[in-house]
Formats: sequence, C-alpha cells, structure tokens
Amino acid sequence: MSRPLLDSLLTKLKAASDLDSDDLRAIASLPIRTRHLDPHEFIVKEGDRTHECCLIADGFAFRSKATWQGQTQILSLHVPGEIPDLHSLHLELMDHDLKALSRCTLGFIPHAAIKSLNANRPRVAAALWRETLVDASIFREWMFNIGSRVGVTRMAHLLAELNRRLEVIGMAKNGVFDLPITQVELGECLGLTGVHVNRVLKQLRAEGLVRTSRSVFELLDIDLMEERGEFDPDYLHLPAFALS
Amino acid sequence: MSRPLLDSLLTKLKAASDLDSDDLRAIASLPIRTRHLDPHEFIVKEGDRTHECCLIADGFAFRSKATWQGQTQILSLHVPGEIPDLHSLHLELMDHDLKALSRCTLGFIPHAAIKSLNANRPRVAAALWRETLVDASIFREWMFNIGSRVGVTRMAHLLAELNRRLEVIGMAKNGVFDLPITQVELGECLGLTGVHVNRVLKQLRAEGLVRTSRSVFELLDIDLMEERGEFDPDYLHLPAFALS
DNA sequence: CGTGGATTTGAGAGAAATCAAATCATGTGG
DNA sequence: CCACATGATTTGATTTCTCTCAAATCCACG
Repeated sequence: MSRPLLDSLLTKLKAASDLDSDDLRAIASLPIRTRHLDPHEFIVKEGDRTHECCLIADGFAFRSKATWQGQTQILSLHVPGEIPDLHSLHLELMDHDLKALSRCTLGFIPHAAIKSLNANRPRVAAALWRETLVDASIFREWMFNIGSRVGVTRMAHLLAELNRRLEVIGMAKNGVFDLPITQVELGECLGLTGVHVNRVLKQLRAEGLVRTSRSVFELLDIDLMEERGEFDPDYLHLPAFALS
Repeated sequence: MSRPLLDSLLTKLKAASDLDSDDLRAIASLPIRTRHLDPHEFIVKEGDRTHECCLIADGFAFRSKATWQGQTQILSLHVPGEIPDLHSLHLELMDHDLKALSRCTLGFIPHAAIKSLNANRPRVAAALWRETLVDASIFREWMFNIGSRVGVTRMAHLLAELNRRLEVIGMAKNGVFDLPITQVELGECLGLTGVHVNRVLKQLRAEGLVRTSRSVFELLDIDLMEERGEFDPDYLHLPAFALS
C-alpha cells in the first residue's frame, strides 16, 4: 500500500505545513494515473483546459511561453515532488506550456479528487495553496533576476537556486547535481541567447566557481557561487531544517 | 451597513468564482482597519512577518525588490480591489517590499479572520486562492515580457495590460487612464533605465499609439497598441463578460 | 519666482544579440 | 570497431540595444 509516487510530495507538504495523519492518509489515497514521458514531450499546452494535475515523480519538467516570433522563455523548472500545474485547479485556461525537460515519470490526479479533498480538509487546501505561493515567489525572483542583473550574475543565481532546490530533495550533494539541460535552455530561463550562455559559463568556470561536464554541474564553492549570484534563499520559503 | 471598502473586492470575487450570498456576507463582515498612506510609504518590508493582509480600497501600490547595489525591480502594480499581500497568509516571511505608489486608502484584515473564513467556507478559500493564482500568472507574463521582448514592445505590452486591468474596474475608458507613475518607475517594472523609458515612449508617441501628459496615459488605438505589445489578455484570467 | 523633481536630449561605452564557422560529443549502422 | 550524421558546445567578428554620464528643459508647488 506504499505509494512511492507520492512520497516526495508528502515529505514536502509535511515539512512545510501542519498536517495530521488523517490529512496525510487522505492525500496518500488520491487516485493517480502514472505516465512516462520523453524529453520535450508536451504535458499540457497553452490554451488547454485540463481536468487533472500532474505530480512529478521522477525527472524534470518546465513551463514556457513563446513570442509571436518564436522566441521562447522558460518560466520555471520543476523537480520531483512538485505539481507544476496545480494552478489549473482554479484557472480554467492554461496560459503557458508545460513540457518534460528530461525523460520523466508523472502522476496525474483528477481535479475533482483534489477539490473534494480541499473542501473537506482545509489544512490540505492550505498546504497546496502554499505550494502555489512558493511557485509565485520563485517567479518573482526570476523576474527580478532577469530584469536587473547582468548575465554572469544571473547565471550564478540560477545555479545557486538549483543547487538548493535539488539539495533539499537529496538530488544535489556538496554542490554537485545532474540536470539534463542544454545551454540554449539555460538561456531561455535567463533571457539570454545560447551563445551568450556559453560565454557566461566560461566566465564562471574561469572564476573557479563551477565545472560542467555533460549534464552534471559541480559548484566548486557553494558560498562563493551564492555570493556571486546575490543569492539569498529566503524566497524559496524552505522549512527551517533545510537551511544551512 | 454598506462597506464601500470591500465593494471592489466583492464584485471581483463574485465575477470570477462561484460564491453564494452567505459567502459574500461572510466576507463583507470581515473586520477591517482602514489606513491612509502617502506615495512611497512602506506597507510591508522584505523580511517582515505580518499578521494581516491589506486590501486596496483606493489608489495604487506596488511590490519590489532591490539588488545588493540598490537597483530596484518592480514586481507588480496593484489597483483597487486587489490584496497584494494575500500570500502572507501562508508564507511566513515577506520576500519583497510592498509600498504605496500613489496616495492610497488601504483596509487591513487580520490573518486570523481570513483563515477561519477559509476553514469554514471552502468556496471563499478557493476564490482567494484563485486571486493569488492570477497574481502568479501576471508574474509569469512580466518575466516573459522582460526576458524576451525589446524595450518598445515591452512598454507597449505594459500599457496594454494596465489599460485592460483598469478598464474592468472602471478606471480606464476608451484607452484613457490616470496612473501616477514616473518614467523611472516604469523602467523598474520593465527592466529598463529611466532614460531608455523616455526614448521608448517617444517612439510609441511617434508611432501614434499613445499620448501622455502628466500622469494620464491615452492609448490612441487600443487594438494597435495591444498588437504592438504582442498582448493577449488570456493571462489576466478575466471573467468572460470583461473580454472585448 | 525660485526650487526640486521629472522629462528630454546628446554622446559615448558596454552588454548581449546575431551571424557564421569550427569543434566536440554521442549514437547509429555498416 | 570505425565512419558518419546529428546535436551541443565553443569561438570569432560584427551589429544592435540599452546603459551611463551629463546637461538642458519643463513643470508643479510653495
């Protein structure tokens, strides 16, 4: 009766919000349909009206929008334990795309099930609401990052953020994490071109802050990298125990 | 027993979510403390832990962050009927500043009152949750705007958005609205310098799209301005009747 | 009528984009 | 196991967009 699909979500919710064992049990018994996706497969498209939310059990996903000329902006990166389209519960229309970044395993949960859970268990509703608020906080920080920092700093900030977020779920250790993302995609996160991302990474490498090989990133001095990116983890709203 | 302070909020919630008259009555009887603020007065500071939310009854407010070097990014502009710090209900720590843009009238509502309302009335909770989701959607669009469009387009997009948002609350008519914001502040919204904002506005004026005088903006051709800014209102998630 | 904030304009510097080509994998099929 | 095709990374040269610095003008207000 264990449901590994939901484990990462349960751990996270329990750490951030106060839920009793009935609440947790109720979440754990939500109906879930599992699906495997290939890199860059669409999960949901802009303009869609969905009737379920997707929980990332394994792998990475991202949200994005494209300009009329086809330039794309990545709005967020999502890691296991997150529900990147939780907002669809209350917003009818998708205002952006959601795609798999890497090969990944997703659990789809019907809106109806979550809604009835919310109606009966205000604490669960509050915990899920909180997740969407953390999301929004990260959007704000990304906007801030893109709007007011130069390329090198921007990249340092992103790497520092990813390191922290992956660390709390055990997917980064000592500044080392594996994220299958191309330089062009990094550019789409940061409002930079792929070419410029390359130069910016070269700069950070030259400063001795990072090593990259294939899809693994190795922050050689986490504190320095965070400093370089003017990174302050407050906006991630991590539970106290997860802070250095 | 009429409470004009809450009218704009009630109108908005009723239009977007389905609430019965008991729900509306319950909201209408929330305890509120009224306060008047001068332009640029702080409402809440980054790092604060608050115990109430603020409803804008009159005037404008904005949220912002500043880099370590003092560059500031405006994250959002808020108009009457909005609750710019509703997120504080579930996120302990403010991760940004909230300030008055113009002289304004605010209603402060204790967290405790909203929380008990949410616990007893799931529909009200959902309606408020939805408000924070629309907020997040606007953050995404701003990030997109800043990250992937050039200055002129970016400005056109912002003007088109403000026109729509003000129109639905009756504060813009035929493309004309009064917003007491400086060019430097517009720049802080868009990730541009004040000087560049001036040039970009000059360009839009030259294209015959806008006239400005003092704090009033006059969009001379709304459709063309929206086109110029690649503006599509979907992300505002306005109720159907508010769409052109 | 003077003062200070906001807007406007100019000139030059800097950051990032664009265009183009070379190099470096990685994975496939012979 | 090598040859080749494909996609990603790297580098160079040039252009474009935006910033910075500076000064002038405009305007509301006391």
